[in-house]
Amino acid sequence: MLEENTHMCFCPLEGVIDVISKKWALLIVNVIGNYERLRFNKLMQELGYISPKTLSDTLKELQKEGLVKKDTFAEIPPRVEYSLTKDGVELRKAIIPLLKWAATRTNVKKKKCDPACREIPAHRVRLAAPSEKDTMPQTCPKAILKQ
Amino acid sequence: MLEENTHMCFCPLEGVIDVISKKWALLIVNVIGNYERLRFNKLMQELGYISPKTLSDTLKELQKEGLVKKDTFAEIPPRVEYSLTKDGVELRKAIIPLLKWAATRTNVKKKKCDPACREIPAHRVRLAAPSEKDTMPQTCPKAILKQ
DNA sequence: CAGCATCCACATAGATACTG
DNA sequence: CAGTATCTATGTGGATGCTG
Repeated sequence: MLEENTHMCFCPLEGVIDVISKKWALLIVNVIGNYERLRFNKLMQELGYISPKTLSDTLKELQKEGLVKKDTFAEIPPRVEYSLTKDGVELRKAIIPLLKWAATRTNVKKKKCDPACREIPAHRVRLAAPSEKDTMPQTCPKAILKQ
Repeated sequence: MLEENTHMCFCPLEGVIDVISKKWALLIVNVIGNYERLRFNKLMQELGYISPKTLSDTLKELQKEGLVKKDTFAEIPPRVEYSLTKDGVELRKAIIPLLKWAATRTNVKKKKCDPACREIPAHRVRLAAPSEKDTMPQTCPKAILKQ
């Protein structure tokens, strides 16, 4: 497999770098993964202060890239649910090391976990598989807050 | 450590997301890591067709974020060398899973490794520690090209 | 050699208002 | 509920030409 090579290629990343570099993309992938399925307005709440336009645009991009799946139910009022594709789930796992790096690096000058940030559920990452009983923590884990 | 938590926080990532989302940032971090030390013009060659302004801007951002270090030598003609800080080295490691994900995902629609890409050294990632004798491969590893 | 200055084109995100 | 339409502000990268 790839692990056997001592060299890798950035080329495949190029196609996706445009997507993951969008301001909200990783956050959206993360929060959908936190819940498995999420509706539009719930997504807005979870993300904090994103405009419907920006969320709509980004969701379309993520669908185009095959990272997010959209299920529309013909009901009144309409119901739409977003979930991660297999690729989306994998991406969410692949960014964990990046998260850990960001959480432990020494030269951080800008934002850390502050009270305002802790109020935004999308900033929390559920590493374990979601279950009925599992609830998201109301604050950042202490291990990170102490950084 | 962090591994013991079942939840993580995105907050620390927020500060850097602006940096790593810049078009050339990850590529620059990667290629400097490939060589340990690189000069400005060499960096330009390795990156393909980046303008000096863009390279200059991005390098400044990376320095401000504590990911890249700049060493200036008072010589004529002037010599400047860029290297990764400890954080930069760690970041370069942290993006490897992302690379692997991008290389193996199923729904890729856009760019893969093509001849044009293979001519750009910065797209290649040296996983092993650089040494005098180690040379970069002239093409992408087959395992990736076959995707 | 290693850049900076200037100008330009385009993409992205937000605010606000409106709709099937 | 789940968006769309429109406008605007800002960011980001590229081209070109010049400099210590």
